[in-house]
Amino acid sequence: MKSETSKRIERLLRSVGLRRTGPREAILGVLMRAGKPLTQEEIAAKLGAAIPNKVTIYRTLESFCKASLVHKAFMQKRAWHFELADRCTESQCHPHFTCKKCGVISCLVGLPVSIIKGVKKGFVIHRQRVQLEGLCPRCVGKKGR
Amino acid sequence: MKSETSKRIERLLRSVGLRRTGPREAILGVLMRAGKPLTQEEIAAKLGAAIPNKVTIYRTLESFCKASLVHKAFMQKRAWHFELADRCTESQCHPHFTCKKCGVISCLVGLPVSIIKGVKKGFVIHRQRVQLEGLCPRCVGKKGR
DNA sequence: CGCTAAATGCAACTAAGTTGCAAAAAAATT
DNA sequence: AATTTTTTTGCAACTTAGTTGCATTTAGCG
Ligand SMILES: [Zn+2]
Ligand SMILES: [Zn+2]
Ligand SMILES: [Zn+2]
Ligand SMILES: [Zn+2]
Repeated sequence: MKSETSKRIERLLRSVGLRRTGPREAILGVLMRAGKPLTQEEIAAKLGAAIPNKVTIYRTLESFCKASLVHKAFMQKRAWHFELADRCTESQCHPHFTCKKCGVISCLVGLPVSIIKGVKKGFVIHRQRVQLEGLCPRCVGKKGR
Repeated sequence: MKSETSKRIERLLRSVGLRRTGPREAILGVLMRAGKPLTQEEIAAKLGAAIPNKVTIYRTLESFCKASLVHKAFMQKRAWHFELADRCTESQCHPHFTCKKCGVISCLVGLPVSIIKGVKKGFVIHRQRVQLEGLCPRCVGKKGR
């Protein structure tokens, strides 16, 4: 019998008209369980057995982005971080925090983020992204570089 | 007799304790004249005659960043865009807009941007970056992809 | 001028992602 | 169920942006 998650994955793929395949189900599953942005490499690592080719991972993520299931949340160290789009609204992604010292990434969901006002007339804003950097609680105390 | 700009460049380099060299003066000049974020390739193109080696450009930009003269404003198409830091405050860079259709980049200076509130206790925010994407006035009218 | 630390140039390298194409697997048809 | 069609996958080769190591040159200083 199928797990609740795998049924949800099935439905999701159906709903956007993408064929059900091993790699797609596995990658969606990883992103659901992670609940935070992951790079291709991190996704591959979490796929455990039967890792698809990295090209397949990239193409899968790209198709998810086209279908608005996934967002490229941000780039860090020249690598895209992908996450499920289910905690973003149409016009705004939730903000992300990165710790300068330990590199930990946090999704800042559920806090009020005002869309910027006063942009010159004529511009149409589709999406706003906010990135924060600083120190996470674990690193605030530590001293040194 | 020296131009006002070149005297300003001289002073800037002095003030942060960096030696005056051809590449440094030229690159600072390019960034001043541009008034918007540029990639190393764009900088090289604007340097005209006597383009320094690209490694030198990267190292120069890196030293400017360390000295807080320049910011890595954002990454686009896997390439950093560098700009003078003189229109950012300590804790916040001015937001940037990118047109999805034509790719034009605009600095949104002088508009009120509120730093995000409600981040969980313990986090220390050093810098906030806001990115907007949408359509610029010139592209709003156009139809098609 | 001559010294020394810092800056530059060059070639080789790295990391992340992309492209072209043939083989495999879904879905649609018969 | 077998066949056909369409989509997806894997592999190897490639691209792009940036980095590293090291030898050479140059700025700043006495
Ligand atoms: Zn941390
Ligand atoms: Zn997130
Ligand atoms: Zn800035
Ligand atoms: Zn700017």
